[in-house]
Parts: sequence; structure tokens; C-alpha cells
Amino acid sequence: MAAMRSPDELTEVFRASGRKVTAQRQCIFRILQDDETHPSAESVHAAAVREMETISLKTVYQTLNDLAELGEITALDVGTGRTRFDPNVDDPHHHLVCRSCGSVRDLVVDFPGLSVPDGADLGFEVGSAEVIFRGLCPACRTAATPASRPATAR
Amino acid sequence: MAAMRSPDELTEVFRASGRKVTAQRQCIFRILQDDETHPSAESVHAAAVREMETISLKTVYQTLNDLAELGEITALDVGTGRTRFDPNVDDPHHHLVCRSCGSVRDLVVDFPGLSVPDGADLGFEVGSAEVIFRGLCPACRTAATPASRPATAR
DNA sequence: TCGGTTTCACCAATGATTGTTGATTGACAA
DNA sequence: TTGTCAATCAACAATCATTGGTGAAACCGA
Repeated sequence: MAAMRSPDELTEVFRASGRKVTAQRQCIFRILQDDETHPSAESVHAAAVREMETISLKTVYQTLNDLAELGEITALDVGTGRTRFDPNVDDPHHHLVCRSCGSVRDLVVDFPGLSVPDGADLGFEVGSAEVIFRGLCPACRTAATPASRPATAR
Repeated sequence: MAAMRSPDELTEVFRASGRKVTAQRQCIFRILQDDETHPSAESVHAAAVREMETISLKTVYQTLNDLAELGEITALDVGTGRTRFDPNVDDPHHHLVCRSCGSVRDLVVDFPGLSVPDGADLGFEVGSAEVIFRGLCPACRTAATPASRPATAR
């Protein structure tokens, strides 16, 4: 539900932090807003190019890092080789990662009891816990079983 | 508790898979055996050089990948930039990662209820769940609070 | 002993990301 | 409206972890 701030709100945030709001930044704001795919910098750039042919990958990286610095998005590493950016910064959640295509999906579930038991941390000061579930997304699941399993297990 | 197979056992495994057992490989076997730090290839190499000055980083990568391929160690990516290798492949566990120095520690705890609730996966075929706890290891914790907090909170 | 594997040194390539340059554009406060 | 400084661009080089190539030498194991 909680996606991220609107382009207008992000404009305010950027201005308030002394940053200028350019056309390419607004373009990126717009793209991130309705993107649930946890895009990489590359894919954000690909989407941006459709609106602005000349926008550079450099600028995309720059803006994404700015947004992360401002706490408006989260940079996350799910082990797929490139950094993914998560616009959902409001409600704590975990992630489903497809081990075939690398797609990432939010999983807004609270796991009770997911904390380090007393004594087990041995002096470790635990701040956060992130859970990564690995498996196959629907698309890759059906693709992996051409005819043997028709979408729904029989 | 369960560390990993002894160098002798690994020797058998390697021979059984058609691989030859060289001095450098045995050296790496020995190093991994009493290493609880989830070393990177670089640090394994650093340790190996102390015994064999001429061992190449290439060979270390090669051998670590062989071990991972044989299921004797696990390659894991905790987001610290380089691949870490976990000798503990027997009992399922999770990891504590220091967000300051990047050190990794095993956390052998079973979290009941750590599975995707019905309906929440939306067709995702979930295979495994890995939990990464991030925080500060004892060393970095004390280093971060020189005099303000004397190890134990008051 | 012999053959095929492994290692070595050296060097190049990958892929994601960041830095550099210098010139141009453009945001926005005055 | 204007002036200034940030932002962008293109083009290129550099980083870092990792893997690949070479040819020659060493060596494991049947």
C-alpha cells in the first residue's frame, strides 16, 4: 500500500535539502512511484530513456543515491549482482527473491519471535533483521515445467 | 559445533570426484577447518600465503568454488561486497553481520513460524529462508563508545 | 613412468559502480 | 530578469571482486 512520496513531495524534500529539482530527477521520481519491481539503476535508466532519450545512467545513479541518502528509498542487496532500490520505506517488510529471474517482491508480514534469543548474540548489538525468501516466481515456475505441471499442482 | 569435514575427509571427496589433491588444496582445507569467521577468498588467501608464499589468489578461488560445488562449504553474500564462505553446511542457521566491520557470525537458532503464510506468496514457490541480522559486533560496539558506555549498559 | 591435471605468473576481461573532464544547460534566489 | 552555482551531458578512465586466457613448469595418481 504505502508506496513512496509523490513526485511533488519529493520535490519539496529535495529543495529542503539544498538540492535542485531538475527535469531528469522528476522523471525518476515518477518512474519510481509506480514501480513495484524493486528496479536496479539500469532498469530505472531504461524506463527513463523512454521519456528522455538523453538522460545518462550516471544521473540515474546519482539521483537514486540521493533518494537513499534522504531515506526516501532503500538500497538493498539481495545477491543478484546489482543493487535494487525499494521505494517502500514506510512499513517494515521482507522480500521474496526468484532464484531464476531475480525478480523481487515485497512480503509485508510480521514474524513473531524473529529476534535473537538472549545469550545467543554474545555481545552483538542487533539492530535489524531482514529475511530473504528464495524460490521461483509464478512466471519462472510455469516456464520451468512446460507441460508436466499445469500452473496448479495436480 | 559442526564445523566441516577434516582435511583427510575432504581429500577423499576430492579424489572421489576426479580431482587431484595438491599441497595448496590441502593447505586451504586446513585453513578452513578452524576458521569461524566466514572468510572471503582474499582472507583465505592471506592465511594461505603464510604457509605457502607462492600460492595464487586464483588457486584459492578455484578451490573454494570446487568445495562449494561439492557442497562442502557454502558461498554466501551478506552484502559486504565480497563473497563469504561458510564451512558450516550441516546444521541450518542464520547470520549476524556487523554493519561496521562486516564480520559474520553464525546464529544457530530455529525460528518457528518462519514461513510464508498461505496466500501471501501469490504463486511464489518458496524454497528457503535466510535471515540476516545486522548490528554491531562486540569489538565495534566498544570501539564506537569509547567511554560513554562501559561495555555493559548501566 | 606417463598423461592429464594443477599451478604458476602475467595479463586481460567482465560487470556494476564511481570518478574525471570540460563544456553546456538550467534552477532558483535575489 | 539576471547571475551564480548546481546539475547534466558525453566520453572516458578507474575501481573492485571475480573469472578467463596464455604457456611453461610442476606434480598427482593410476
